[in-house]
Parts: sequence; structure tokens; C-alpha cells
Amino acid sequence: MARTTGSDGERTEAAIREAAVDLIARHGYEAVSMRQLAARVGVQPAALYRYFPTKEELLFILMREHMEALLSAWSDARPATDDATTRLAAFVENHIAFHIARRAQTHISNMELRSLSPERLTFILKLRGAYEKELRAMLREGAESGAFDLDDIGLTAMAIIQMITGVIVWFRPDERLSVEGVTRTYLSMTMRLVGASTNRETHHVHAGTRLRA
Amino acid sequence: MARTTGSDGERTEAAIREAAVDLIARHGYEAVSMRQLAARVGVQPAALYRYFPTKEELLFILMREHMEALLSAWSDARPATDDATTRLAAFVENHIAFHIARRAQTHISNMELRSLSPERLTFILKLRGAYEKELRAMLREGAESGAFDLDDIGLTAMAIIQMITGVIVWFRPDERLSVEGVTRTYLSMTMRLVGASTNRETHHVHAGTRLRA
DNA sequence: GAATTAATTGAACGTACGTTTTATTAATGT
DNA sequence: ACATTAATAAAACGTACGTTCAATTAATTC
Repeated sequence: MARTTGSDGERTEAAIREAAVDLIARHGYEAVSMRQLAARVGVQPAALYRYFPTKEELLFILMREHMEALLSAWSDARPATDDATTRLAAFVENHIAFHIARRAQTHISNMELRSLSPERLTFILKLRGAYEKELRAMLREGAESGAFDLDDIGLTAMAIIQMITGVIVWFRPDERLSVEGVTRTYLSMTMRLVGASTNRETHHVHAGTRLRA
Repeated sequence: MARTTGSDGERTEAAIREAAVDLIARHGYEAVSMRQLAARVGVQPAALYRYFPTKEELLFILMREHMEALLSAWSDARPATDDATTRLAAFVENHIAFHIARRAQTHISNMELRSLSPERLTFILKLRGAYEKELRAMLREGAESGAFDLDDIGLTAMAIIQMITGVIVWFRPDERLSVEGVTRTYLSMTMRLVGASTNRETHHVHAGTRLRA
């Protein structure tokens, strides 16, 4: 046998990507073999190499596209206003929506970094860094304008990222928890974290633990 | 060759554990071979099987001991008082100290769950569940007593866990960031998250001039 | 000092891996 | 229709994997 009837390069490549995302997110990059992947796609292992030169390149491409899509989504969602609170809220909402919609890809981008070659790792980390920088810039602006009250920009940024990315670890939308409800709660928690002054929560007094030396 | 001079079962087993924790945390369970592990220990691959029947059992033992040590550490650190704020503070402090001290084991317990058989996975998840239940109980008590003000106990618990466990992902103690300083900041952020009220009158103060990058 | 137990080696088993090569068929362009 | 290109299959390459087994030596016991 050779070329099969109805075969189409574009469709096959898309099918490989899709199957790879699902399998790698589920079992891990190292645990998924090219034979497994080919079987899922319904093709012989050799056919994969028409579309992706190596297994690692396939992983890298999936990661790169996910990170670029994340940055692009934020670029689109980013509000025009300079108001730090509005911008931070948009950031959190976009982040949660994006990560819930692409749970598998996010899992891969977070878990499989160590399977990348040094150069590819650096590339992905640069994209990640650019994204986190956006958050830090917001926090700094809010702190300087007085909209936020926080101890440490870097630590707060990491805390927020960990918190809102962690949603995908446990969240499955059901009748009890909706995407909107979860987003609302996480938005509220984020605002507390940065010490945002809102009209609704002025009666709260935050913990007195303050800056260290 | 056979038994080597000075060989000692206890020491060899400890060396295997130690090497396994380091290698698996660094490269991932699937990526580490028994041959690699044996080479690191300075022994032939077959020798490993005197101490651990299979590779997966070795992973399971490392995870189980880590989780049991975590529960045990909390059991020791848990304050006698019923005060929710005091107890939550102790929880966060213990959690961060434990996870920084055992970064590699934590990494393994968080990342390699999918390499466990269903029964072993269930076992580990039960231990983890017991730990998280402690946190939820604290939050519930604090919410009922009025010490805390929060929207959703389950979501807040997950947010806190993600946030304080995330420390090990990026934190390396250096001259700029000490364990104590990071712990203090995370403690403060946790108290904000749960809407803790303090008896000390703390008014809204801008952190502007004291901000760190 | 002989017998027993503990610790390890060396070699091998069967299997699976990522990848390459070559041949073959389907679709496309002329 | 025919030549060309696109898409795949089939088979094989060398390598590495987890694990087992028998043999061998060191330490311990009596």
C-alpha cells in the first residue's frame, strides 16, 4: 500500500497535532511513542515524519503555538484604558478563559519544558517571560498610582499566575461550578491579593504583615 | 565480580532513593532509566532490584513517603489553639518551609502522578485529599467565626494551595530573597485572600516608596 | 574455619523505541 | 493521456529499555 484514497496533507497534519496534544497532555511526552501517536491518527509511524522532522520538534511546535496564541489573545483582549484595575481584571478573565479552553495545551506547556533542548527551552521561556512581564507592568502601575497596595511586585505576580493557572488542574465545568462563577471568584481573589481599593470592600482591613527589611 | 568490599544494604538503598529523587525531579520519571539510576549510584542495574521490585514501585515509595512526611510535619506544627487565623498562618508557614526544604520530592509528587497505576494513584490522592481537607476545615471555621470573609471555601482552598506550592517553581534563596522574607509575603497574601480581619488598626498605606521590583 | 547469609556482578531476555529508506499508489497539472 | 507531485505503507536499522537469573564474592554466624 501507499497513498490512500482521500488522503490530504493538511487534514493529516491537523489530526497529528490534535492527537499529539491529547496524548501528551494525558500521558506525558516521554510516555507517548510515535507508534502510539500514529495509531491514534490512523496512519503508519513513518507518515508522521512527513510533517514533523522529530518528536521533539513536534513538542516544540505545539508549545510555541500555544504560547504565541496566549500572547495574541491577551493582545486582543487588552483594554485601551490605562486604569490598572480594569486592565488587571481583563488579564485575569482572559487568562482563565484561555486556559480553560485549552487545558491540554496548557498542561503540556507547563509540564514538558524539560523535554526541550536548551535553545528551544530558552525560546519558550522568553515567550512566557513576556507574558509575565505584562502582569508585572500592570502591578507596578497600579502600585504607583495608588490603585493597588502590595508588598512585592515580583512575588505577587508569581502568586497570581500560579493561582489563576491552577484552575485547570481541578476545574471541570458542571452544574455546580460554571466558568463564569469561577472566573468571578478568582477575579475577586486577585483584587484582594493586590490590595485593590474597591467601593465594595473598603471595610476590610488587610493583614498587617508588611515589608521586610 | 560479585559482592564488593564495604557494601552495605542500608547505605545502598539510601543512595538509590537519593539519586532517584534527584534524577526524577530533574528529568522526569519516564526519562530516567534504571541504567542511568544505577550508574549514578555506582552500581549495576540488577542491584537496584534487590531494594525495589519495579521502577514504578520505587516512584510510588518516594511519593508515599513524601506525602506522609508532609502530613506528619503538619501534625507536629499544628497549633493547639482554635483560632483560625493562627492556625492558617501556621499552615502556610509549615507548607512553605516543608516544600522549600524538599523541592525535588514535591516536584515528583506533583508531576509524576500519571505514571502511577490506578490503585497507587488513588492512594496518593487520598493523602493529598486529607491534607487539603485540613485547609478547608480551617477556612470553614474562620468563615463561621467571622475571622475570615470569603466567597467559596473550596475555591479559596485551591487558590491558596496553588499559590503557596508554586513557590518551589521559581524560588531560589539568594541575597535578595530569603526564605523568611518570602514566607512573610506569602503569609500576608494568604491573609488577604481569606479576608482576614486583624485587631491591629491598619489603614490603607501606599507602598510606593518601599516597593521592590 | 566452615557454613551461612548479604550484596553485587555480568550476561542475557524479549520488547519497544525514534527514525530512515524504499517502494507504491492517489491526486494533480498539462 | 501522461508526467509529476503528494501522501502514504512496509520493512528495517541500531539502540535502549525494564527486568531476570545464575554465578560470585564479602561479611557474618556458629
